[in-house]
Amino acid sequence: MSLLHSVRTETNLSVLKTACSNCNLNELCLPIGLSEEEMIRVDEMVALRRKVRRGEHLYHAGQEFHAIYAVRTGFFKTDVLMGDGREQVTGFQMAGELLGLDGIGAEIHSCNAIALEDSEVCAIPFSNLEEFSREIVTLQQHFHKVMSREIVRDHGVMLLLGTMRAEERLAAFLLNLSQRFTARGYSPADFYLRMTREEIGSYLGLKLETVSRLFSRFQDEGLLSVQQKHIRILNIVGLKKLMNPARSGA
Amino acid sequence: MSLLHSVRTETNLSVLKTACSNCNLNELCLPIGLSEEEMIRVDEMVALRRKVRRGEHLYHAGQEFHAIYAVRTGFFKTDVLMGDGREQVTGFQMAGELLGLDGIGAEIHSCNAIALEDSEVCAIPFSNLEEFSREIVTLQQHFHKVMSREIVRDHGVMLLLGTMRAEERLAAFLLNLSQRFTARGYSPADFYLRMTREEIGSYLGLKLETVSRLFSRFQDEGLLSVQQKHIRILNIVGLKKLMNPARSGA
DNA sequence: TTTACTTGTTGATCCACGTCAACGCGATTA
DNA sequence: TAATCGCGTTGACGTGGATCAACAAGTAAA
Repeated sequence: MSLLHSVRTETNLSVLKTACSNCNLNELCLPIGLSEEEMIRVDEMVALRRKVRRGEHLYHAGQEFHAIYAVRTGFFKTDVLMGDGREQVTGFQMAGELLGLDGIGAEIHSCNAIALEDSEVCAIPFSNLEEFSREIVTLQQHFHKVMSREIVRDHGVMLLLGTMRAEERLAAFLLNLSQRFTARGYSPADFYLRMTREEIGSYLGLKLETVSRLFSRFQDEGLLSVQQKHIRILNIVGLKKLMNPARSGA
Repeated sequence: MSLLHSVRTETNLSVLKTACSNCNLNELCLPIGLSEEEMIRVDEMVALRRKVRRGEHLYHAGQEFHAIYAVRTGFFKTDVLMGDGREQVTGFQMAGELLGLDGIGAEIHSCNAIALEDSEVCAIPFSNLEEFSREIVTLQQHFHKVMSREIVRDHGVMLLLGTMRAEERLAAFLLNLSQRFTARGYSPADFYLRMTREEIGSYLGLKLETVSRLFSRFQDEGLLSVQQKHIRILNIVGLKKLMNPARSGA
């Protein structure tokens, strides 16, 4: 039983270019500055497409690692589970972002990747990626930067979990989402959350009740309009102030 | 003003082998299975040594990134600072572990690396590393695994910060230290902490008073013997139980 | 429509950890 | 040997967020 059981894609350059054109923002798929010849090679590298329905796993913790995945459409969460059932959501991934980097080290996935809506990914067999990145320097550098940025992102989450108060965490979370939606051409201030209050809470180290109360409070304070999963940011400056309260010194 | 201002090292193979023989545990310096020819090349790659005194920075957040560092001797912390002065320690690094991966993504360091005791590092210019890893497949794979493991480690810290209680966090921290000391041939149960209570607290998302109280409590419960920075683990099973409380299901 | 189920909201109460404060110890320096 | 300083310990008290509980609002199936 292979992880990679989907239909093989067209290896025609123009098709791939069109297909990946919405995930070349700042991630792996199409590092900028490739020659046409290199583009054709990259095309060969991305072997497979795969659809993942809402609620289904892209991969499980403990499963053998074969491929890195680039989200084409949809929305994912990654999480780790403790023996007693406690869950820590380690990230939410949207179009153009990568999944599976956790599996390289032990050649086994260390977390679960679950679709929060019907989604589609490109599977990039990792041996292909390593092979091609030995030949295409741009690709190698791009991949190293992607991994490094993931580490930096994780440090940001540690900062959030270790030192921020609940309201700062939620503000940081919303501003981060807003910024990522913006980078994809969506509204920075009007979006639908794909995850539940519980999943947000797990990511932020809070309980769902606390998240819910904070949404209500932010709404009372005129920062947001909240209707279930539909969020409108009404006062982005106010949110930013919450996150980084006035410093007295310097 | 270069980051890499130390004396150039001998490029003699046997010298390097001896020199790196204590940091080839499971990290970058010497991936196992290199041919003698490859070893000589790796020798060329590791350009510089650098001493860092206790309290000094190996690099600052915001500084240009040039090199990855392998700790030869000593002990470091990495941290990120918030605008208002709050600190989050993101990790403690000991001999054989790598520093600087955070800088690859933006070509600027995103955190501070500070020596907690007089230390020595090998500086590996990153352009060298990328160049050599295109030629030595083993090295390439090793480096990718190192980065991936760092991501997995970070997820572990997120789990700790997001879902564990104070006593679980400290137990996990001590067991992790114990395991890393063991891997380096030191006692698993008897060691000196290089960091203050405040730094432990920052890493674990707790205040120093809480850390101090937990040490006292663990001592009262016969789990540890604590004399300032000198820790002896008296009941490792008890510590592990604290970390992973009896699960009812399954 | 009704039923069942998941998700979200809100209130009342609790408690783990933070805050504030005093003090002790060991190392360093005068 | 006293004075200073950084670091650690301990106590008293306060509070932010967890817990427990009730209910409301969607959503899906029949």
